[in-house]
Amino acid sequence: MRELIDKYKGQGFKMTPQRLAILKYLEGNTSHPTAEDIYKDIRKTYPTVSFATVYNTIETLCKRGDVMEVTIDPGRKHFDPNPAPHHHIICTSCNTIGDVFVDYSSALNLPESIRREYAVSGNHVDFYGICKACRGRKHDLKKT
Amino acid sequence: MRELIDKYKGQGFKMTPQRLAILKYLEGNTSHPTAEDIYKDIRKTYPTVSFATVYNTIETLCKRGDVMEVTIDPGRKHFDPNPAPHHHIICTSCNTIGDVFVDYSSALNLPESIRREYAVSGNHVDFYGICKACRGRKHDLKKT
DNA sequence: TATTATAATAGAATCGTTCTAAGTTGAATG
DNA sequence: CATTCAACTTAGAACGATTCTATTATAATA
Repeated sequence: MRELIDKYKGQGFKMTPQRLAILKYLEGNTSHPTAEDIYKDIRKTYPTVSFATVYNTIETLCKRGDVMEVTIDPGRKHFDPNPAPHHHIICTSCNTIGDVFVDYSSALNLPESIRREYAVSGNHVDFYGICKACRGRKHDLKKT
Repeated sequence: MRELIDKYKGQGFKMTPQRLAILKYLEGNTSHPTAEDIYKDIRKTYPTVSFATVYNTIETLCKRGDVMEVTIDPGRKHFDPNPAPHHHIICTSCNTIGDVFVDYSSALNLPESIRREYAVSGNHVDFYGICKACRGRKHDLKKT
């Protein structure tokens, strides 16, 4: 807790109870939550919290580089509190998202034609598969 | 034109003028248009076309496997009429999307820990960079 | 502890997308 | 050809995620 508070102390980040709750929820969280996931959790402690607070706080954290937006789900944004570059694997049955910590930069050679057109700055890989839990299930159980 | 009509003849795909216009717009199109891009173009010929028709037709084409949904832009869906597996490169300045026709499957080795958890079925790489046109510009010109 | 810039809140607004209900039409059939 | 009807088109309503607005509250600071 103290570490979290210290991390954000100073330079115009006003620490409020709501923000602290969001930071605590996100710290070490590998579930790639949506704004709604965060909202629902914070509401347990702060029943009057608004979506605006969740979105505003996420936006601030994204600008600080502490949270990354994950564009995988066509329906809504997911957020990843791990700012270290990494990749994702999505279960095509239940839609849960896992992390892949491998640097593929040297493996992802681009053809000359592309390198002529673009000054390439980064890459991100999405893997698709079926997770263990889903393989052990008869019917798909999409996470809503 | 004839080829297009023949391609879709039979098995319950009713060819309408609007659908033909959408198919013509999409054929060989590498611009990764949004529903709105398609709508605006079709409206030039069919001013009363509705978004529902665009979305319905895209959905039908996606189900047939002739069009792929591209989940790169957090704000809206883009569509790719090239169903062959390939990757994308996004200009972080103007947001335009290019194609990368390289099969990286053998280069994208997953760690044992992931392979234990997932039956992996596919992958997709997003590259990021600045396109030539944007490098020749002083200020960013985001495509809206 | 007074000040003030920043944040929280409720609710309205917006945007992309999906749904609905009614009217229309392509194409299969006689 | 004319008939039939499932499939399509349409306008507009509905929806869900996100953003905005106006007001009130509060953390940080001096």
